[in-house]
Amino acid sequence: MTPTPQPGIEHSTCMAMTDILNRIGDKWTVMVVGMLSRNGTMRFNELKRSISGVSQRMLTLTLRNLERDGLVTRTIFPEIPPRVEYSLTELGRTLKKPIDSLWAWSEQHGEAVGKARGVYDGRQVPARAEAPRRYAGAAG
Amino acid sequence: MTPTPQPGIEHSTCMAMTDILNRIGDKWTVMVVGMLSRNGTMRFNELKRSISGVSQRMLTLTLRNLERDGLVTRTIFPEIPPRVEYSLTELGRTLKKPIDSLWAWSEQHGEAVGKARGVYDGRQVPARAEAPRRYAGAAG
DNA sequence: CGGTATCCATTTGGATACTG
DNA sequence: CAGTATCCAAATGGATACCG
Repeated sequence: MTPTPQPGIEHSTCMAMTDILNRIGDKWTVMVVGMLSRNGTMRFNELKRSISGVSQRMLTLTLRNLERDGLVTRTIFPEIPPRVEYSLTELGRTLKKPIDSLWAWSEQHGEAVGKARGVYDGRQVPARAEAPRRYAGAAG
Repeated sequence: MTPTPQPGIEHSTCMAMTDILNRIGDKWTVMVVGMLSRNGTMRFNELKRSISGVSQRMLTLTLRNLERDGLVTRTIFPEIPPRVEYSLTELGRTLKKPIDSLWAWSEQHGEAVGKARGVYDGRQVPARAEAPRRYAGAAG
């Protein structure tokens, strides 16, 4: 796709970026990586509980993709009941930095974005005394 | 929607992160922000040409979302032919850092990911990615 | 426990046509 | 030039059922 080379940014870089965004941009990847980054090694249902909202199917798919990309290792312990542990590879751990960067941004500016949306949508969120709930509630 | 509080990461932070990821995770946002970050102010078709692959519809939607989120300003010059210029707001410029972080990661590790995929898919050369095949040794 | 398989509603996004 | 409107195919992803 996109056979036309454009000036400014190199085509291959552009492709790589798009590719990476397709991976980390999907609904659950960043959460999974974030959890594994914080907690080290985690079991399947442990991850599922900690993310809370992810379906079994999506968690499985997300983990498979991460494994395929060399970002996560999957270790099966042949026990009864079965145990499967996931952890970040060295490559996966390098993702911590950019993800932390995103995380920090969302903490610092998420509220501003919510406010901007309120303004754009035509309602004046700011000085509203009746329902002072922000879009998601700040850290409290 | 997710009433169950989970340990580890605060719920509100999680929500904000998800929210932000939904914005920057879509197909074109990062490209648009990257272009505006590099080039300053750009016109609609200038952006369209530089991204090359984006449809008019998607570029419009992406820019509208960015404008709604307070990340991009849209300036209409009432001329014939019409001219509309886009640029990042101050808030939008704060996105440069996390996006650069992602960009750097994809430049540094994109190849490793491609290689890992090749290995996972059962071949050494990441030439063409077809439907995800089951790799030998997984089961049966 | 840790999955897989299937079904199906919703979302996404390209193509195309039309407008001021 | 810079959109808007409509249509429709493909991808996404939750729900459910079943399996080793």
